[in-house]
Amino acid sequence: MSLRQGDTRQRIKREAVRLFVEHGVEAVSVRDIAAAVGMKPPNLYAHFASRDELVRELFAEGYAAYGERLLEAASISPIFSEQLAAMVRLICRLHDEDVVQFRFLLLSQHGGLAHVAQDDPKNPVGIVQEAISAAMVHGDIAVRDPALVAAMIVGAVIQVATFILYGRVQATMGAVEADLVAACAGLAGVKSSGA
Amino acid sequence: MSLRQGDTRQRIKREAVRLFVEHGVEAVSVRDIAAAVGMKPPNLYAHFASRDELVRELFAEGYAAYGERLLEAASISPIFSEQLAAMVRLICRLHDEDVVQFRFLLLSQHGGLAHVAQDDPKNPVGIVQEAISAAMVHGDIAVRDPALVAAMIVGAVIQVATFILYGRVQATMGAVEADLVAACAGLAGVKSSGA
DNA sequence: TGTACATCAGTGAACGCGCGTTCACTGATGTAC
DNA sequence: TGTACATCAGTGAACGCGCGTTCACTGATGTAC
Repeated sequence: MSLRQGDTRQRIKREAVRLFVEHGVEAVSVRDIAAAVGMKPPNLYAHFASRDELVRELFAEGYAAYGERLLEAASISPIFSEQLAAMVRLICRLHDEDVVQFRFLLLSQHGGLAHVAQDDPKNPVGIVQEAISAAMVHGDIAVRDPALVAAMIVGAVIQVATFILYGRVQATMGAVEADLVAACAGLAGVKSSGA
Repeated sequence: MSLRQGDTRQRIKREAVRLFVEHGVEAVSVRDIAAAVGMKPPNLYAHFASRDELVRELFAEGYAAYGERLLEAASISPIFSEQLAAMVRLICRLHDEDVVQFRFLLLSQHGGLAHVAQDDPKNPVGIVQEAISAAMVHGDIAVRDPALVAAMIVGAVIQVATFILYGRVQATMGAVEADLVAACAGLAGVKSSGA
């Protein structure tokens, strides 16, 4: 019994996700993906029913992976302000270390994938929103629409990341991490615990 | 002497911008635009050298119009906190009243137009950034990278607008205007002037 | 060990389609004498 | 007023291209007897 087929599937997915985040989903053709994997286009259809199915599978997995890492980061502490800080720091680190992984956050918000993304229960923004929601129930922060607060926080962070990506802000996410953590705490309405 | 040509140019631009914001720039074809205007595709080339030129002209004008309205809003007061509040309120109103005009802000940040957008001196984000920069020089707020602060503010606002657009936040921008004004003041580091 | 067959990742050639664009042409309107 | 010509917005037909996808086929590997 051979596992070759599974291996090839993985190789296709790895190359496809790389091309998608590098050039944008719409700009990458089936021929591009096949070439990157080192095969001919028709053979992709032995592994995926269609280009669309490949895209969907990739994004579902991307969200899940990102969401899990956010949950993991948040689990370090029962205190909301520390959870939020951990999540923001994680996003900063992912940006600096692995642009591919990071760009899922961007793509999940824009680029015609918004409708797909919003519906996915593991959407990274949804994870942040749930943490905020829990903090409100718990009485850690004032009760407002959690989606509104999540939007402001995520928006602020990924906009900065975008500016860094495009060179408009000349820094790394690591360098502005502390600023972002403080800003997000402010947006959430966390009482500043430091001096 | 007839001004028909100029009229037709305007009609093409009006329909094109409507289609672009409705479906995304990449998803709209020359044939779509021609059909919306009520002419055959080849005739578009009597008015624009190429599809690309039309897109560029449209976006340059969109940025300019948006930028001018932001400048106008900011000019109501010499006090930075009031300028910032006025700009945020303007964006909220533009969103609720004219989605077409508003979506330029979104498109200027994403969708493969990022490079074009960032270079335009009238880019709306650039206007916000300049106001922040001036406030720092003036000593109204702490000195940091103005692009960083502008990114956080604009990101927070347009992310909320995006969530409202997609129904994930169930509200109007008008309803969350006060929240956004307060949040942006906090992000900029303005001392809260109210009670 | 040798032969016959099944399996299956991968391929070459081609499909229909919609794209941006070109070009020779039309037909209404304006101007000159 | 009537005729000849210039102008120019708009059109029909077609172009080459890259797209996603299909399909009959290949050729290496594994299995049965």
